[in-house]
Amino acid sequence: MDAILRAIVEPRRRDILQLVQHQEKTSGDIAAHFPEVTRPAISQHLKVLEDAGLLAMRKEGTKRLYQAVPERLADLKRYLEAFWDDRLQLLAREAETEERRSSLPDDQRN
Amino acid sequence: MDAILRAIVEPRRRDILQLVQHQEKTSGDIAAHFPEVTRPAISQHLKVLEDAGLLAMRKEGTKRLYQAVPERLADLKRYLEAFWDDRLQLLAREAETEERRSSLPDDQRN
DNA sequence: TGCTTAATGAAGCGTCAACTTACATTACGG
DNA sequence: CCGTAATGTAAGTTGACGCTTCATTAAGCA
Repeated sequence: MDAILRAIVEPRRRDILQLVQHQEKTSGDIAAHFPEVTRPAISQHLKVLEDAGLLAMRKEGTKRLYQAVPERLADLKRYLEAFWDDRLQLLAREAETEERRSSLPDDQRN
Repeated sequence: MDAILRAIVEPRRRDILQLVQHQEKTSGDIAAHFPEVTRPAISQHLKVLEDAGLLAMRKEGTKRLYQAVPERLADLKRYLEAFWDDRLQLLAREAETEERRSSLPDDQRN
């Protein structure tokens, strides 16, 4: 999940994701949208996205076609949903903290 | 919005956010949850989170109490919702690309 | 086979950010 | 006042990463 978050933080990678969200595109096609950087740079971004599971690749001859994997975005969405609401982690941490405090006299609490 | 994304990508900051999501805590209290790093490191994280608008701070004597600002998380949520579905950016880019291609002979297309 | 096209791999560079140590600030309490 | 507690700031180090240039792989085709 961390890989997904790191992947989508880079603005260029978010742009790439948008590009192939609804249709496959070749590496060169994608690179053509970003004249401000070189092709290898795009290639590296594609690798990061693919490693994070956000992109699927299939070869067709000498071309490589990339497309977004909506399931992974759904994963991220679910994770964030849980992040907003989930108190479990918080409560676990609180439990041990409170326990430690209760066993100390008042003047040792901070 | 980029600031929010960058802020929550750092795992330690996500943990901090969870800690103060439902109750205020002092800087020292928060730092006590992360024995693996020093207090100044936490202080710096708090600043990043506060600058991103994700944390509110109020002073109480010499202490500083931090708490999450749920509105900003809601902003992020809305942004991501839009990100999944929004085709506007994509369509804009497609339009200019397709136009450029159609005006070129076949052998100049990539 | 050898040339061309599509794309990645590898090495190196510059920048950024998370961290540490040391110092400064601010407020309370005797 | 002065000391101490709570916290932030400054400066410096280090590792990660996005980028470029140059080299390499792989497929299609004469």
